[in-house]
Parts: sequence; structure tokens; C-alpha cells
Amino acid sequence: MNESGSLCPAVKAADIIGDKWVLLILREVFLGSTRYNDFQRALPRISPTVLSKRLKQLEANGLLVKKQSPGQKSTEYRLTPSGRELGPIVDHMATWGLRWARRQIKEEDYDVSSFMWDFHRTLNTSELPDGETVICVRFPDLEVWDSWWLIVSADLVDLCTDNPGKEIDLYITGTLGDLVSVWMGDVEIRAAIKSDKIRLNGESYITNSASRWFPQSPYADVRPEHLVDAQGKVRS
Amino acid sequence: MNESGSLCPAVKAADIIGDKWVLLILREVFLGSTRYNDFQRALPRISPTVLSKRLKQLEANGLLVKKQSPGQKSTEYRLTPSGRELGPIVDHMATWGLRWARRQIKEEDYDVSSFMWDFHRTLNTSELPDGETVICVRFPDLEVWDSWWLIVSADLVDLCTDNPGKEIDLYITGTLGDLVSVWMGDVEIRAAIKSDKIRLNGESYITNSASRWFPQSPYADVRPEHLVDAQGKVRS
DNA sequence: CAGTATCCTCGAGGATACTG
DNA sequence: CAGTATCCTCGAGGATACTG
Repeated sequence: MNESGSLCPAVKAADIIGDKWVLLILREVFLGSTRYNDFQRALPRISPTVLSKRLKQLEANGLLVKKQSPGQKSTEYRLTPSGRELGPIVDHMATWGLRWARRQIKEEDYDVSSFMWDFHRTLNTSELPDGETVICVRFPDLEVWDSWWLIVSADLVDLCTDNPGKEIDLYITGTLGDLVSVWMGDVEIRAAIKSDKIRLNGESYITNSASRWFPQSPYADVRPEHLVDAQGKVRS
Repeated sequence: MNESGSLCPAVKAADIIGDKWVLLILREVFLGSTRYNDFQRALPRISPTVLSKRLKQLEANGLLVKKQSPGQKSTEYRLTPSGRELGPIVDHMATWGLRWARRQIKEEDYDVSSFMWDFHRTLNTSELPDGETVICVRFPDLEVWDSWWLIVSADLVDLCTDNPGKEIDLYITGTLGDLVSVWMGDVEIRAAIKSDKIRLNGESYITNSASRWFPQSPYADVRPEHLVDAQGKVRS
């Protein structure tokens, strides 16, 4: 971006904001992130190099300013008036994504690693018993990365691809597609269990409360149709 | 784009529209372009490969549909409802560009070839005499591409980088920066001539009417401040 | 905490010629 | 007219380790 040398304002604007990461970084800023590590944490696997580069570009293009937080040594990225005026674009993009891109998501987009990352982040720990719960997720349809372990405590969910060697409290078994369907809210977990798409093996006090702790996308209950009516804003 | 495999709608949306060419192609569609060659003509040097690829992606992502025009053999790209909903984004982007990106345009963006391309497209031929007028533009500050020829007739302006060997009716001489300033509307042509930034040599009936035929950006008279008040829409 | 440095790969895209 | 095919280059970005 920014190398086209065009004198047309629209082309220039497309140069500046026509980039996936730029859009997502701006969205994070509007959602409240201000620091380098905020972005790194929030953005799915952006590399430090690319994040650094994009932040510099956003600064050079006058959408963000970098400043020291008063009294502290941490640096903050803040929106300039010019950047702030992109709010409607970012907002509209997120709304549009909710209304349309959801249907665009196809089987080939199901990447088990990013799914498991989302999955482990959205587990409702408060509905699981106190103490440590160890969950093993198994995908019989996959040849590699077919087993994952979640070590759940009150405030932390650890995701492992290697067997941690602990006693397993619960096994979740199902194809990637079926687990995604439930996670996305297209199929209810109870229905998936009933039709034997997903199997839960473990203590009944865990399996019986599945509909309360089973992870779901933040957008799972936002059906596109609802969104249209409600004109809802997007929060991640 | 589209390879991230993310299940987050906002990321998916950024994947789909977070691309310079996608944004510019959509803008063209909103401005009325429907055919491959329309886009090729309107978009500054998009290569046929990239244009073809982006159109396919836009189709695959459900923003455009490709169809045969009835009774004819030409194919048209038309907006789907999903694509149509991106109108506000494209509109806002163009407005934003007008308000902010104009100031972002820096000396290093001045590429003489793209400037001359814009320059030759915006020459007001109707204010020049009937018949052929040959104009030579010279940039004393450039070492390469320092001379350009425009062969102007009523309905056609030809841009050449080689001396066509015709008799020159008018010489325009000035630095790239000064010519850009006038073209962008930051400096009036009469003022530039008065201060000797730009020199016109030729028949007085041409030089005297410079303010009528001298090329200007379509955005030259849209001062950012005006745009704020008027909430104007962008037309290229 | 907020990045930079380094190395490496691969694929995007430019140029050009060609085609139903 | 609406693209495709081919070839080539170069630079974007991933991974990883390191730093004031």
C-alpha cells in the first residue's frame, strides 16, 4: 500500500485502508485497544513484523498517533480525527460481515487450529466445577491434529496439542464440521448429541450441563436476520 | 485474501473487502461500470491478470454476479444485494479520501507518468481551437521523462513520450510539483504564470485562455472544507 | 513491555503475447 | 470483446530469536 503514487483521492484512500490488517487494527482501536500487545493478543496470528509495519503506516498516514501514556513508560496508539472518521466504515464492515460473510464461510475455511483457538477462548469456565477440568477433543475425521487437550481452571484455559498426561475428565468427539456447526450456533449442542453427531464421554455432571459451558462463537446467537432488524452494533 | 480460514465474521469481511483493487472495482461498479473493459479503462493500470482474478473473487464471494447481457454477447458484472450493501463503505471511503487523503499526497507520490495520464485526460478540449493542437510539456526538474507531447483534437487527446515530429503549438514548462499544484487546484494557473512557476509559450489565443482549457483534477474545486459542509458525494 | 533483526520462502502481480 | 497463458521478479510476510 501507499506505493501507487496516485493523485486521485479515492485511489489514495483505497491505498491507505484497502488492507486486511489495517481494517482489523482500526477495528481493535475502536473497540478500545491502544497498545502493541493489545493488538497482538486480539488479532489472530498477526506477526510482530507485520503489526509493527502496519502501525507505522497508520501513523505515517495520520490515522493514529503514538504517544507515551502519562507517567508510565508504555506507549499508546490513539486515533486522530482523520482516523476517527473511519469509524462508520469499520462499523459497517463488521455489520456487513455479520449479515453476509457468515454464509461465505465454507468447509475449506475450517482450519482446526484456528477453530480450536476460538473454541478454547469461548469455553464458559464458570459453568464447570471448581478446580481443574481436563477435556480432550478428538476429531475422527482428521488425520493430523486430531486430538487436543484443554486444561480448564477458573480463570484460565490452556490449549495443548500434546497429551499433558493428566486424567481426562471429558472427551468430546465429533467431526470438525459438526463441532463448527455447534460453535457457530447453527446446531444446538443437545440436538447434536441426540443425533450422535457429537459425543461427550465423562462425568454426567459435566455432560448434562453441556448447553451451559459448551463454547460458542460470540456471534452464535446473532442470526443474520436478527441483526437486520436490530441494526445492532458489533462487539467481539 | 480469503485464505485466512477464519470463522470470525469481521475477519472474513476484512478478508473480502480489505484489498485496494476490490474497493476500487466496487467503486467503479457503483459509478456504473459493468464490463471488463470498463474496469480496465477506469482503473489506473490494473493488470488484466489481477483484474480477472479480483472479478472472480468478487463473484465467488457473492458480491458480483456475471451475466450475459440480453441479446448480446457481452458479459456484465452486476451487484448482488450483498455487494450493494457495501455502497456506504465505498461512498464513505471516497469522501474520506477527499477530506483527508488529499493532504496525505506527498511529493514522493508525484509520479510523472501517472500525473501526465491524468493531465491528458482532463484537458478541456472544447476550449481549444478546432483542428489539431500539439502541446509539449517539459519538466526542467526531471532527468528522465522530462518531455511529453499531447496531440489534441476535438474528441481525442493522444499522449506521447516520443516527439511525434509535428509542429508544436504550445510549450508548457514547469516543475512537476508546480504543475501538480495547479492541476490539484491548490494554485491558480494565472497565478502560477504570473509568478513564473509555469511558463506557456505559444500563440496568444491559446496562452490567454489557459484558465479555460488547462487541465484540472476532477477534485480541484472541491476544497476539503467545502465537502464537509456539503456532505457531497463523490463522482469521478 | 514494545518492539527490532534476520533469514527464508512463496506466491502475488507486472509485462506481454495470445485466443475463442 | 473478454479475457487466459506464460514467464519472471521481487518484496511481503511468516517464524524465530533477540533487545533497550
